[in-house]
Amino acid sequence: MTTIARVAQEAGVGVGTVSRVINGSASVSEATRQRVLDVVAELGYEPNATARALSTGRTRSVGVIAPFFTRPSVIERLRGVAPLLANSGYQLVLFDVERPEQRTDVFRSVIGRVDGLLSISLAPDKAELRRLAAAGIPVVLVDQAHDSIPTVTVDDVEGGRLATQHLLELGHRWIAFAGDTVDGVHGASASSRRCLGYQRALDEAGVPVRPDLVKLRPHGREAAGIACDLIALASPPTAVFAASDLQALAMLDALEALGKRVPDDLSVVGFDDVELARYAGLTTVAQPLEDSGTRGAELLLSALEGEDVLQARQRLSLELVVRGTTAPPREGGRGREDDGAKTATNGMITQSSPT
Amino acid sequence: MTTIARVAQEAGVGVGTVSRVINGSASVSEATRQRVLDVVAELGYEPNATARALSTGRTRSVGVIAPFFTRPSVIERLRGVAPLLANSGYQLVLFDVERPEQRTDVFRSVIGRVDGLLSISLAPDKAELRRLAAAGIPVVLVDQAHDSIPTVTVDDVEGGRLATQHLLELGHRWIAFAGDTVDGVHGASASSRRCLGYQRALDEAGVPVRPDLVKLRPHGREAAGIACDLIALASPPTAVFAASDLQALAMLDALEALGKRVPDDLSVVGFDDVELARYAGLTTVAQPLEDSGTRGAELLLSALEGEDVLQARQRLSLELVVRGTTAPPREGGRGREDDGAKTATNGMITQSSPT
DNA sequence: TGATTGGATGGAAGCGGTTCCACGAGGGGG
DNA sequence: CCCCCTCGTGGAACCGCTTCCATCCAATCA
Repeated sequence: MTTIARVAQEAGVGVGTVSRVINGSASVSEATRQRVLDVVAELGYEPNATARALSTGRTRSVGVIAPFFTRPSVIERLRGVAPLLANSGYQLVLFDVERPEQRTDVFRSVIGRVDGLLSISLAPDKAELRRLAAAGIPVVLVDQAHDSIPTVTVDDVEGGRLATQHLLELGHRWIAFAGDTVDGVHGASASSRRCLGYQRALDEAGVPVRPDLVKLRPHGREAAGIACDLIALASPPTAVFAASDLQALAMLDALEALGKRVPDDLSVVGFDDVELARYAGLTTVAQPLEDSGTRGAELLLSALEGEDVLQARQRLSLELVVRGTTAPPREGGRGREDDGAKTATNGMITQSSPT
Repeated sequence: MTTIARVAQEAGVGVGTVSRVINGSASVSEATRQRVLDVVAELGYEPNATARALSTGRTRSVGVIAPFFTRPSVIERLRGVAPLLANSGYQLVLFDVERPEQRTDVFRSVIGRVDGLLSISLAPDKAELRRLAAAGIPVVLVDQAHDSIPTVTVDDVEGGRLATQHLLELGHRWIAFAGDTVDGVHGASASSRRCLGYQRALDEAGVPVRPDLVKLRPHGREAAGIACDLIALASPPTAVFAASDLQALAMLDALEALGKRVPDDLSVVGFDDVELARYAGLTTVAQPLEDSGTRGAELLLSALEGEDVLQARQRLSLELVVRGTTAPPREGGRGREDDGAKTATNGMITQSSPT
């Protein structure tokens, strides 16, 4: 490996001069500059990024931390991030969190490795944030709310309500929810917020929330199991709201395997509107995934430029996309309505808030 | 930021000792070790990865370089890579190549940033490879053949033949090919190899290769334009073999927009068998994408362990998956067969090779 | 008891850059 | 004619870590 010292020696100048030429900084006479450049080309010299980082304290790379980054929804977000970063001169370093303990590790270990951090669906805790701040590393959150740093989010509660309302309007009363367990990886997850919206919609419609219809499983793909559970119930639901398209699609597969027809036997609504959803004809709550990545990256880049974006709280809009997996319940299919209903559980019946 | 010197001072020991404790190396008395560990915890000390890298010459990260990493096929490969890396203690640094000039940049700039390199669909040239080797960075290629470094590939030519044969067997004679232009980014691309297989299959069947039926466009998504072009032809084809599922799916969309029905008006075969293909019911040539990533990562990790894997040439198998986008051509739909045919262009008619 | 040995430890050198400071030369102004 | 400033430049210090080497001390051996 050729070093800067070698180049300096070869060109008959000092290391400082070579450094100046390479960084295009300060004043170097044209003759010297040319000579150095020639030697650089001749030797094929490439500055050592690590040494440079140590010296300057800047790594010229930004970290993107995400749980299971190969999940469709995360990928679509990344699709928004990548182009911006590519044009910004920053390297994209991906930190994939697949196990809860990796989460903390990552937030600690990024320090010194990146100049900025884009965190998708994951938030650093107080202590981690303090360290990051102390290290001068700006952090932007996507798909996770926070009160002291910039965020790009959607109103998951409203989204859950939207999905559930759609089912209610179709006439369903026996509606299940299929979500993620709140594991250490995610912390307060989108899934639980969407579940809240689901519960509110039911409340508002005066339909009781049945705990046995709220099913949680870890990892998106295992939603297949939820489908089985629901079908096996003494009084199975006529509709399901899945907290993500990944889960909805997994259920669709499982239901098909079980010989159930969608939407005839069961309506299914997802959340995200990933590309697959379109092909699968899934009714879902669409959120601008790619755009979320773009905006997150924009904010981070601004912060890296020294702009103050700490107040930024971008909220993107949601939209219900009705496709082929929802329909009114079959006559009589909804069965014994409200056997434990009395009145609405805990809420007044309010009209749905305009979106 | 607390440094090792600070810890040493606080614990009343030398920096060397702190370093030894942290790296669990050599002999440190139990008492000292405890004291240091206490101070480390108290101060929340985290070693600076950059300084460590500079000092040891190892970065503990591996680079993955890919063109357009958010493309489905690349993602599915990454799905195989990520878990292995996560468990190996190496960071995953992603280098996204979206413009031709980035290609060279990346191969140069990875030096000093990563300990190993996994290159997807992209190969370093002679000079780049020499530099990499000089820097002691092992390189593994996925989806790209090479004679001096480990590779994981499929037989794209055979795959192209498989797809085309399927169409021929259905009775098609007027078969188009939709592929990538060979841009600087890709170099010798999978697309062109698949095209070769297409041509061979036609040759073997005694069907002339019509240059006007071979359409190339950059970027997968633009295949929509190819669909339009083909439809607009005086004598449009009855079938198309697209070099990738991405392109096939784009064509499907375009055809639908044009009011053409698949496979009634036109049969379409893709290549890759990405997840979407299943949902879209696309007939395609399946290759084990995720597995290719896993194997590539395995090879790289082995190389990083010091094993000699330079001879490894893994070749994964292909399989034609027939779904709903292919059917025999409509009667009379295939039109004026062979108006310029005479005899088979340049090849004897051989029987198809067993797969 | 004195020499020997080996384990524990401190600290300097070095990794490859950047940057600041000092210095010399040349030119312009007083 | 001298001084001062500026421009170009060399090189030392520094970034925070690892690692090697020298040192010290206590225990072992003869």
